[in-house]
Amino acid sequence: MSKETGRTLKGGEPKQLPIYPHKNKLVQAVRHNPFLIVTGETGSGKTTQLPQYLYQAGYCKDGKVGVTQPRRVAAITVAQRVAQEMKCTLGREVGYQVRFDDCTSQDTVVKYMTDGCLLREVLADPSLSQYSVVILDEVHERSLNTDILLGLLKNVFCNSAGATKGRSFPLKVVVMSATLETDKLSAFFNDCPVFEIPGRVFPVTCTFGSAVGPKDVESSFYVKEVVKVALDVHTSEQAGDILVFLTGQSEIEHACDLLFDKAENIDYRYDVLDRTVEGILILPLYGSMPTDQQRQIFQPPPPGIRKCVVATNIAATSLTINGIKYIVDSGFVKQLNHNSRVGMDVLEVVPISKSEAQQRAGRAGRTSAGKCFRIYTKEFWEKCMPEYTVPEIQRTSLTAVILTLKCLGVHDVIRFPYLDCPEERFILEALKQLYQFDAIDRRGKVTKLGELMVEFPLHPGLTRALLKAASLGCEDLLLPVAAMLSVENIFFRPGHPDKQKEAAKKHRALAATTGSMNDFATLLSVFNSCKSSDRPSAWCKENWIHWRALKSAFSVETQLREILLRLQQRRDFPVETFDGNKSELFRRCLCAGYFTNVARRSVGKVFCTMDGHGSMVHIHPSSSLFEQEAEVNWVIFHDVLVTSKMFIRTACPIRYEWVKDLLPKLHEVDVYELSSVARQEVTEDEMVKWESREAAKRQQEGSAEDALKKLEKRNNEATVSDARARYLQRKQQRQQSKAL
DNA sequence: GAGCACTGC
Repeated sequence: MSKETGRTLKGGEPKQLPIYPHKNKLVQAVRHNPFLIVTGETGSGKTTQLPQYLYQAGYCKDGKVGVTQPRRVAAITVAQRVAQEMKCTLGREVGYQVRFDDCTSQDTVVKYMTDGCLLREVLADPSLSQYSVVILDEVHERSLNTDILLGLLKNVFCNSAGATKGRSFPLKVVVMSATLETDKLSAFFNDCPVFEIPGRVFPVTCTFGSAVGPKDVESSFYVKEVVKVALDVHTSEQAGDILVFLTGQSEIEHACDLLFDKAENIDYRYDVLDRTVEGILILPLYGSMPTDQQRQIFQPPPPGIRKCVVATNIAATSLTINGIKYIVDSGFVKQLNHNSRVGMDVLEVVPISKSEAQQRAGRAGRTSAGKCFRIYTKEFWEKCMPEYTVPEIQRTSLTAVILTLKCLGVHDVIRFPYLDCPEERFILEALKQLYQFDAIDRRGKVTKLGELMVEFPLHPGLTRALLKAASLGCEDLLLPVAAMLSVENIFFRPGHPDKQKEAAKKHRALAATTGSMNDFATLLSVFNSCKSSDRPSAWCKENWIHWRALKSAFSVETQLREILLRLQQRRDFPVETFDGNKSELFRRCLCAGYFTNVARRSVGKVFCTMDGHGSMVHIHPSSSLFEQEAEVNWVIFHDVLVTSKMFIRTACPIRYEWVKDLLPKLHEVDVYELSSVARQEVTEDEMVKWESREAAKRQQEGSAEDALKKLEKRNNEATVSDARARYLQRKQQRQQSKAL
C-alpha cells in the first residue's frame, strides 16, 4: 500500500468504484430530498464514499455526518478505511463509536457507529441536533435497533411539533440497503426517491439437490447430506475453497468428523478431477470458538490444498473469508424466536428464507465467479422457505424497546410508524411486563423507576433486580450477576465427550463452592474468583470457562457500575433497608426482577410457571438445583430453553412469602386495559370502572394463593406450548421415517 | 439426565 497517495487500497481505488460516476447526482439527490434511499450490492462503495461526498459538498459545516452499522467490527474497519482515504488520523475528522470504544473528538465530522449507539444518542438528544445527515446502512438486515431508528427518523419529519424543534437546520436522512424491498422503504418515507447503484460482484450459479425435501428436517440427515455434497465438490470441481453452512457447534463438529474420515480415503492420483488439488483442510467455525482458532480460518491454505470451512451463520454476514468459490447450503439456521403465547424465548432450528439463501450464495462470488450447491430440493425452496426473514422486531421480546420509546415520548407505541408492525400482543405483553416492573404506571406513563431503568443496557428484569440491590446498598452482589447474564455463555463446552465430562465436573465443583444451590450465586462466585486470581486466563482454562466471555463480563460490570454511580448522585434515588442474612438479601433482590419468572413444583420433577401462562417446565441438568430439587418448592429462573423439553436454566430456590405480594400483579392487568394504555385513551371514567371491576374480581378469587392454585389447575389440564407441539410433531416425523 | 445461532447498548 502506497502511503504517499493513500490510493492503492484494498477493494479498488475510490475513482474506480461503481458509485463514482454518480457522485454529483447523489449529492443533488440528498440536497433536494429530506429522505433518500440508496441501494447497491456489496462492492459498490456506498458505505465508504457517500459520507466523503457529503463532506466535500459542505454537509459537515453545520453538523456531523453520522453513519450506522449493525456490527461493531464493520463500524471500526470502515472508519479506518475512510480516515485513510481522507488522509486524516482516525479519531480526528473521521471517527467511530461503539460500546466500550469511543474513538471520536471535537473535530469529528464523519462518524461511524453501531445503530445501538445512535439509539442511545437519540435518548439524550431526540432531535439529533449535532447531525446534518444521518445515514442508516445495511438496513436490509433489519436489526431491531435499525428498525426503531427508521420509525424515529420518520417521526422527526412527520411530527413538526415533535423532535424537529431544537434544530436550526434541516436533518437529512439516507437509508442504504441491498436491492431488497426498496418499494416498501420508499413508501415508508413518503414515496421518497430510490437511487440505484450497480454492484460489482461475480455471478454465482446455484443448483438444487434431490435429497432434502419438506419432510427431512432431522439434523443427522442433512448433516450427512452436506458432507456428501462437500466431498463431491472436492473431488469433481476445479480448485477453490468450500464454505459449508450448518446450524450449530455440535452439528459442525459432527460434520467435520465425517468429512475427515471420508477425506482420508481419497486417492488423489485417481479420484480427484483437478490434479492440482492434493488434499483438503477441514476447519470448523462458530462464534463460541476461541479467537486464535477462528483466526486460522483466514489463512490461505498451503499450495495444492483445498480449504473447507464448516460454519454457522456467522460466515453469512459477520466474517468474510477470502478465496471461497463453492458454497454448500444446508438450508437451515438456528433462530431465537419469542413466543408470546407462552411468554418466553425459544431457540429452534428453522428453514432459512430465500433472501438469506441468496445471501449465503453471494459469499462465493466475492473474488471470482462461484457455485452454490443447495442440498434441498426445489420443492423445499418453494414450500418451506419464506421470501424474507421475519425481521427481529417481529420475533423478539419488546420490553426494553417499548421502554425506550416511552422514554422518548412515544406514548402510542401501537401506532408508532414501524416498517413492519410487531403483533399487537407482543406490544401488550411488553407493556404488561413494564407495568409489573413499575417502570410504567397504569396510564402508561414512565415512572421515576422507569427513567432510571432505561439508562441501563440490560434486560429490564435484570435492571429491576440491580436497582433493588442498589437501593439496599448491596449492588456488589448484583452488578457481576447482571454482567454475567448479559454476555455470551461463560461455561465452555468442549467438542470431545471425555473432555465434556471433565468440564461438567469442574462446573459442578464451581457451583458447590457457594454451598447454596443457587445458580446466580455460582455466577457471582466465578466472577469474583477469576477477578481476584493472579492469572485470570489460566484460571479460566483450568475451570473450563470462556476467558473471552468473562473478560467482556468484566467490562460490562464496569460500565454498569459507572451508570449506577451517576444515577445514585440523583437526590431521588431510592434507599431502603433490610434485616436478614446475605443469602436472603441476594435472593430477595433477584425476586424484585424475576417475579415474572417464578415456578412452583407441580407433580414430581415438573414445575409450573406462575406468569399467567402456566407452562410446565423442567430444571435443566446443568443447574445446581437439578439433583437437590426434591427439597425445593418455589424457584425463580433467568430463562427457558426449549429443546427436548422446556428447561429452566440459571435458577435459585426462593420462599413463597418473598413473592406473595408481587404475584397478584401478574394477573391484575387485562388486555382491555393494556390496549387502552397503549393508545393512551384511558379516561378517568374508564379507569374508575376498571378499578371496581378488578376489585370485584379479586374478591371473587379470594387470596392470591387461591388464585394461583386455580390457575395451576387450569394449566395442568390444557396448555401445551406452540414450541413443544412443534417439537413433538418433529419427533413423530422422525420416528415415522425411522419406521419406514 | 441434557446439550445453547448471531448481533447490540
